[in-house]
Amino acid sequence: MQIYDTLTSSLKEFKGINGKRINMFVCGPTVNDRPHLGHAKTFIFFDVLAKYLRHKGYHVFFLMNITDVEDKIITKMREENLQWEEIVTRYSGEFFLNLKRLRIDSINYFAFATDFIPEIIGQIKRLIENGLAYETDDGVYFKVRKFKGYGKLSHQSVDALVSGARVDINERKEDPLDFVLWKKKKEGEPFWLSPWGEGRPGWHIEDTAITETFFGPHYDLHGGASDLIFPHHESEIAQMEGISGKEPLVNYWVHTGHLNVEDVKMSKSLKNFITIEEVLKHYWPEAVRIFVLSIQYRGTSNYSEKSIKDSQIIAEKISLLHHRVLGMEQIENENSIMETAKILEPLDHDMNTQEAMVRLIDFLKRMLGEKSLQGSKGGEIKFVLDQIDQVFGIVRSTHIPNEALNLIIKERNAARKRGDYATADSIRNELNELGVKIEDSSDISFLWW
RNA sequence: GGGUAGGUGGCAGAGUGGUGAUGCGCGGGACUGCAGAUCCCGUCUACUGGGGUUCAAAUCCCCACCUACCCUCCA
Repeated sequence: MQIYDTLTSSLKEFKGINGKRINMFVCGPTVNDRPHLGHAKTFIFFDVLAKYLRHKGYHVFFLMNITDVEDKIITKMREENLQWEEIVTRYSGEFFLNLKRLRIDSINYFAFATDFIPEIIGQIKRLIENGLAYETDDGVYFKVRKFKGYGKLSHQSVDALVSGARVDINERKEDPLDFVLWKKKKEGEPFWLSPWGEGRPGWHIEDTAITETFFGPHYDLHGGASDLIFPHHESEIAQMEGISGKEPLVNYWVHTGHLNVEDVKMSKSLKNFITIEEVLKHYWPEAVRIFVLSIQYRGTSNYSEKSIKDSQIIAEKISLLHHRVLGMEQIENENSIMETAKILEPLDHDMNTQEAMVRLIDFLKRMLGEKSLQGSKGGEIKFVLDQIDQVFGIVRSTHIPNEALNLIIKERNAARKRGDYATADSIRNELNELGVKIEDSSDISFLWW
């Protein structure tokens, strides 16, 4: 399998440091607002990546951090006139709920930044010992120019960064590029104790403290959206490599491109933020996943009403086929294994999910066109859909007991047989209102939803 | 100014040297108690512009133009 690595700007053959055991870290959200579609794109992508690696036989430990202390959270606290804990509880709760609804369930552990204060302090201490950090009267800063190699991930020279950047006016810093490791407390802010007094950690240090705790100074894969390349991930490299003296920190840096909405970047000032919750009011979670899989993970992509509608149509086709083989026994044979492999194969080429979707749609078309699903056909389809679902999570399932539905369908078919179409249509309409669709052919009916 | 990714048919979106991806849309037909779903046929001389390499270029090279994103918090 090949995957694109941002650090080397190239496709690299994927190989684990410890054989089949893969340590993977993805930057989670700052919990200061409701999750939006951009989060969905990134987290669905990494969910599928982890699941695909597992499908290929890797044992993936998928770690995600939750930034629960940050300037924006403090701003939000003041705006809403709430306690820090209340903001964190509310928005991390919303985040987890959204993950669940979107069927993002491959993450092994969520690490909250504030649960790692001792580890963070330990890292800052070692940076100071190594001469890479210094204390001022408002915090502790990282000496960027002291770390050769700063800029290697974002492919910028330190001087270019200075000339292009708006200079951060903070006279206490030795250099405008220096970034904060520890912020000393101001009135009304949440704080923790440290050798530098009461305060809170900077944004970049939490991730290296967490990953070092779980994985050590060198691990397999680090993911996140492309806007995190600089300065966040750049600074992670500086911190961890500055502490350990070992490089690289990470073998594969994987970044997802941004998602625009109706061709415009999502931003709060334009009020075009689309929350995940809003989309899920109108479309299936599976449709959102299909949408994400239909676009390039690395590119900037566009979300539109039309694109999600297209995805919803595909989601419904999958569901339709799934319900045609509901209750059949899976059959794993040469044919069903081959069909599965054909659909998943493009993922070996830098997670080409769009091509995989094309092949899935081709499979759907062929199978929906089958006149009869008797014999082994139905069971083979069931096997393929099950395998595909384990990686993509796009087969719609239900919580309505099949027995109950089967009973209803039996009654309705009896009504149809005796020509009582009024009853048959009324049952169909009522089921439809419950979100359960019914499909008739001359001799048999299918339910799907 | 520096960095990165791009410019493909009505729309979305693949394809990276040689048989018109695919989906949506649109038109027609089959099937059906009806609806839906499904199937078949049709719709298109698509590749930003200009040079170059080649028997052959959307695909490689050069130049130009344009777009998006990053360089400040951001998934």
